[in-house]
This record gives sequence, structure tokens and C-alpha cells, in this order.
Amino acid sequence: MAKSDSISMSVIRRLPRYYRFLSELEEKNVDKISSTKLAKIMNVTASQVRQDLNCFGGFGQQGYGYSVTYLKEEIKRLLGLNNNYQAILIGAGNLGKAVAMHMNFEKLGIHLTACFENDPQKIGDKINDLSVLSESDLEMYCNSHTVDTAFLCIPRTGVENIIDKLYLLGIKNYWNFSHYDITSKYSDTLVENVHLSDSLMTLCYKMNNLNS
Amino acid sequence: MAKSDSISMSVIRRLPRYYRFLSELEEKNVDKISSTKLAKIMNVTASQVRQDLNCFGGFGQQGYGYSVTYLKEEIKRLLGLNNNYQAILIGAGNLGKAVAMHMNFEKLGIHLTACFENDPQKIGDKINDLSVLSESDLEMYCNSHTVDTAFLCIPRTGVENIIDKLYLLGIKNYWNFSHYDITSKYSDTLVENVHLSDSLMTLCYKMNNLNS
DNA sequence: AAAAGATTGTTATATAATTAACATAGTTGT
DNA sequence: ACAACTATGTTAATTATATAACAATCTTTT
Repeated sequence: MAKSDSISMSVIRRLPRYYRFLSELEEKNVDKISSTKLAKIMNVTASQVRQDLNCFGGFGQQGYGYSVTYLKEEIKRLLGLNNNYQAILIGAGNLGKAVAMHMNFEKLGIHLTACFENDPQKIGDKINDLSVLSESDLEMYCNSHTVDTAFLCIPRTGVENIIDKLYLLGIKNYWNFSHYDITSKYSDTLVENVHLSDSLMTLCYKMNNLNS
Repeated sequence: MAKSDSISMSVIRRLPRYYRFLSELEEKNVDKISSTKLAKIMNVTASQVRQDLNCFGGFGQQGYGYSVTYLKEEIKRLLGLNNNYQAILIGAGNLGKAVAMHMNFEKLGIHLTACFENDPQKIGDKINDLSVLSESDLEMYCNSHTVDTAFLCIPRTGVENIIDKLYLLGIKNYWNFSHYDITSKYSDTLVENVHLSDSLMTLCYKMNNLNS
């Protein structure tokens, strides 16, 4: 079905963007789109659109274009948004709370089922409809529930300890907001890092060098 | 001083990472480092380290290596972290509050001086030592204070309106957490996007395709 | 049903990024 | 001061990514 002889990360990182734009087109009741038009909307080349999509299969039809809904659904499937992944949040500080309250996980087919926290002061806090649990309950919880991935919203210094536990419990997929380098300790994990300060420093670089 | 005939974004996006690792080495009182050792720590090739650094100048010494402190300071300067940039926050919802409270802006030499919000319910809220101001005060504030950049933590639908105002006020550098595509409206701006949901979808892709 | 037009899928080309190689220059020890 | 060593800066080779070109194929119109 898919020509999945190792697709490059550059292509994969563009998939969410295709997904977003196709969702918008669908909302506007557009039912077909050509690579040229989609490229124009997304500000990329038509060649790139066609090459990217063809990594995964022939989703279009010559002489016609792509069916918006079909293509969107295919990309959704590729992204694993139909898998009903179950997630837990580690760290209910400012960042953890914001991530949990700000993100529309359900829209991505992800279910956030529990939040864990070290600081006794925060245990019992409400995040959406979840109450924050103690980190000491982590093992019990994970042994009695499906947990596909953990969102790590704790300071760098605490990560090694928690990762050791999660890894032993068989949880090896992480959305990591800390600067702790997970893969260099556990290589058989899947990690997606969000380094907010790196992003801000990049903006500073642009301001310092590309401006005026 | 710098060989700045257009440095590629790939290189620029690695600078914050060098900065982080060099800061750590400095804290451990390491005073010299070779490209080979630094590469090993950072899990990249020594070639890349040398090429990256040489985009900006000869920071090392043959036969010796790089002075940790000197190199760190040079990268800090390149990143514009000595410029005392003044920033404002637009949007004091969950995300805006978390960004403001979680980030250590001062460590990056950035001063967050004000927060603005649309929702009357949130006006007056405290974020660190700042009280949230009404968006109607934005123009007055910007006309009487230096504002180098704005952090946009508002929903996509509100961005166009606020960007129009900020652009007119001469504020053209944005740290953008929304999905609104700023550069396609105003091309003479500097934008750094943080697309949290794209990042999470990328993790889902990995879980769906690279795992098991 | 055939011809004209459109747009994909795919192959070829060009550009960019990474890695390797090495000559040059500085360091350290005797 | 000299020899042996180390590690940079830089050029060359390789690999990866993006763009362009075009033949194959479907659609639409007459």
C-alpha cells in the first residue's frame, strides 16, 4: 500500500501541515484540489507536493487532481490519528497545565487520561476533568491502564528518574518539553522534543542578524 | 568579523543547542574543548561542529581546541542574547500564562514588559509581577515603550486583527504560537512559529509507523 | 467515440547539507 | 629550539533534498 522504504524526516514533518490545510479546504466544502493550487495555498512548489504525497501512494487521479476528503483522511491515517492513543501527563506545573488545557487532544484522536506530579501542593488540582495524581501512583496506574505515550512537562533535572520508571513500565514514546536528552540514554524510544527556548533564541538570531 | 554571506537556517537552528551544551561545560568548569569531544557529547559529527562554527569565524585554535567560555560568549552574541530585547505578550490564556511563567526570559536577555488580553475577565490578572492589560491599551503602550517583539499566544482567528495593529506600530518580529500564516500577509516580518500540534502529530506518526 | 486539455506519477536535474580528507598552524614536552 | 603531536580551518566528496521536465493517463467536451 505504502512505498514506505524509509521516508525522510523532512517529508514526515510536512504531513501535519498538509493535514491542516486539507482540513481547512474540507471545511470550506472544496472537494477537489490540484497539486498546483494546493502548492500555491501552502506556499511551496507543486513538485514538492506531488513528491511528498507519492512517498505514501498514489492518492490523486491524473487529469483530475486530489479528492480533498480522501487525501485528508489518508494523511490522518498515516499520522496515526485514528489509533485512539492513550496519553499521560508528567508534571502539572505551569507548562503541564497549559499544555493539557490549551491543546485539543481529542481532535488529534489522543486521549489524555491522567496527570502526575511530584509536588504535594499540586496533587488534587483539577486539569480539565482530571485530578492531578501523585507520582507514587504512577506504577499502579500504568499497570492497570493502557498508556501509549507520556508528555514530559517537568524540569530537566527530574526527567532521568521518571524516564527510568516509564521505560521499565514499557512506555517508550515521549513528547518531551525538557532539555534532557532521552535517546542517548534509551535508544529504543521514540521522542519528539519541543525546545521552546531554542525556538525563541532562533527568533533572537533573526532579529539580531536578518533585520534592518 | 563574520563570514555572513547568508548562513543556512539548518546551521542557525543548531546554534541554541551549541549554546546550551557550552553553558553546561562552563558550569562544570571545563575550559577547553575539541570539536571531536564536543561532537561526541552532542551526538553529531566533528566535521559538522567545525563547519558550523566556521560559518561565523575562527573561534578555535589549531592544536588546542576551543575555549569554552569564549566560544559560548561568541555564540551568545551571535544569537543576540546581549541585546536586551523588550517583549510583550499577546494573550493571557492558559498558553500565554504558561509561556510567561515557565520560560526564563531573563536568562536569554529578554525582558517581558507587558501582557495584553481581549477577554475582560482576564484583565488585571497577575502573571509573575505583571498585571494583564486590556488590548485597547496596546497602542498607547507601544507608543510610549520600546517593544522589539511580540509573543502571540492567542487563537488563530484573532491573530490577523492584532497583527495589523502591531505592524502599524512598527512591531514586526513575532514568536507565533498560532497557526495563522503571518509572512504570507506581511513579508517584511521575522516570524518564529511554534506549532505544538504539528510536533505532537509527528510523534503520532513515529508511533504509528516506526514503532514495534 | 475521438480529440483536446488537464494533472498526476515518475524520472532527471539542480541545489543544499553533511561527512570525509588533509594541509596548515599552533601546542607540548624534551 | 626542535620534534612529535594535536586539532583547527578549509577544500573535496558524498549524500540528501528540492525543483524541473515530461510521458502516461484520466477527464471533459464536442
